[in-house]
Amino acid sequence: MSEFGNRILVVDDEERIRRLLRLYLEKEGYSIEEAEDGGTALQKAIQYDYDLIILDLLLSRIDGIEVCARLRQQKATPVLILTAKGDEVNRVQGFEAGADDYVVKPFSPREVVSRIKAILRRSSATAFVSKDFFFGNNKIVFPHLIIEHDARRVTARGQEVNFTPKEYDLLHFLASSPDKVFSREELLRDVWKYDFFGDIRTVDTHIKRVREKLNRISPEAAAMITTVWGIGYKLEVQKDLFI
Amino acid sequence: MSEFGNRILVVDDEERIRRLLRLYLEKEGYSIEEAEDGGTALQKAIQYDYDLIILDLLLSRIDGIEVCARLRQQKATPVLILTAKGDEVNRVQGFEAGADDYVVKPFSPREVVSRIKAILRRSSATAFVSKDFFFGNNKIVFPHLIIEHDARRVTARGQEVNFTPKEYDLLHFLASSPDKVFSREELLRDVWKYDFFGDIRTVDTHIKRVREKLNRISPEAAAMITTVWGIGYKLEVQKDLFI
DNA sequence: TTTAATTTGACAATATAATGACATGTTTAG
DNA sequence: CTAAACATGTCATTATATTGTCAAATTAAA
Repeated sequence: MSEFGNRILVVDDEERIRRLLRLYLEKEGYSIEEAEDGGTALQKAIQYDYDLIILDLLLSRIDGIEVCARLRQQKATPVLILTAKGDEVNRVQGFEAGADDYVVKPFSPREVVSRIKAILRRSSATAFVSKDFFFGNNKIVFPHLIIEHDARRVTARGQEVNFTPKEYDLLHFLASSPDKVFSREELLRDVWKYDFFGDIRTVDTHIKRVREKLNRISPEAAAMITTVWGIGYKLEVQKDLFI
Repeated sequence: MSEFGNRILVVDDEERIRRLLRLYLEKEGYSIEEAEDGGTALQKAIQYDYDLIILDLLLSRIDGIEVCARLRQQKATPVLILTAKGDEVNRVQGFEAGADDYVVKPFSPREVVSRIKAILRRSSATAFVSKDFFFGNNKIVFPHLIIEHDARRVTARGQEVNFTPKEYDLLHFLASSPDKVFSREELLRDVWKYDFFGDIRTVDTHIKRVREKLNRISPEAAAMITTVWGIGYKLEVQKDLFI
């Protein structure tokens, strides 16, 4: 396994999904290759050493499982399976065929990225002093706000603040790239599932709720969520705290 | 953490203060190291495992908070902050950056010593988990709950609580990674056999039973099992940081 | 001041969790 | 060996909480 730029093979018959995954994974520094059908996938997977294979079961129901099972006979490459909701039968078959993880479609790109990181972390037990550890993937600390991702806990002024799932996801996403401005479209794409096409003002409502809850405990923390007029929102780190 | 002779890092730019603290703390059996500025402190703190860090905020106002916050991203070492009288702004920031206690200068050496003892007592109470976990000791100790893995015995309020195998496995699994949230899928995968593909709500039922049994003996212990809405469950460690 | 964008509150539609009752296995005691 | 006690998983029901939409009120920019 290369130290950075892990190679990932994305197998899906929908061009849209392949493009979406490529977009998000390349942003994380992975190197992506694509395959459209099971045959090509299997051939590539055997010929090259990928660090991970993302496999959509809906290629054709039998096909996906079979690719996974036949690959397993020859290689130990981790496999992450994408599958439709409630597709229980395939879930059983998938695990039996040796899949390492499962993601139900529609998925949120962030979730897929984080699961991929988990798989790769697991599969390279030797490299456990990973970048993530040192860069505090788990704990994000700001002057007025602490986010512990494992615990999904947000603390302001030493007091815990309770958020709903979407609220938390939104806040955590903003906090993961402090000072960076995101448009509402971007937020919908990243924090919501990829097939959410509702009202764009939904973002505003959620921002409001996050601010509200933070504000009860710490106005300073609430003030970090900044509106960039005409553009979107960001989580701003105060730099002039010390007078 | 060594049983006696805990290692303490004293960070202060005044030589006089460092000497004073060393004098009193060595008399109590602590082993002292010193750092004169934030950079050195951070470097040492990350490189070595101290049991406590005493940090003077006046190093330079920005520096002290930053050292604390940046340290917190990587380590859980307790921090006691020294600061000038009435420096309210910094006090709030200090706690938010993850300080465990806070002493106003000028301080009485005896007070500092007793606060240090309190911090170390507290931190070893919650840190039992990781320590014992990592060193193969089978005892997981929480304020209201003790789990002895060899004996598969759970004690709350000094009273034994009887669990069925699955219930015990579930509780023990959660207790092995306190504060970490697990989805139902993860729990099924890790606590149940890998080939369990039944109803996901089975987890809920078992959680209910564990809570029920704990609750009869100790509501506090039962309350540790927290539902994270939309995500799953975790076993939460109470943090009574504020005196 | 005008215009466009944002904030906000209320509400309906969804989604998720807690619980109780039951069926089916599995162990234990006699 | 058998019956009772226990453990486990399922499922339907009830109880809660979240999420998205929309339109009116407010605010910012030019």
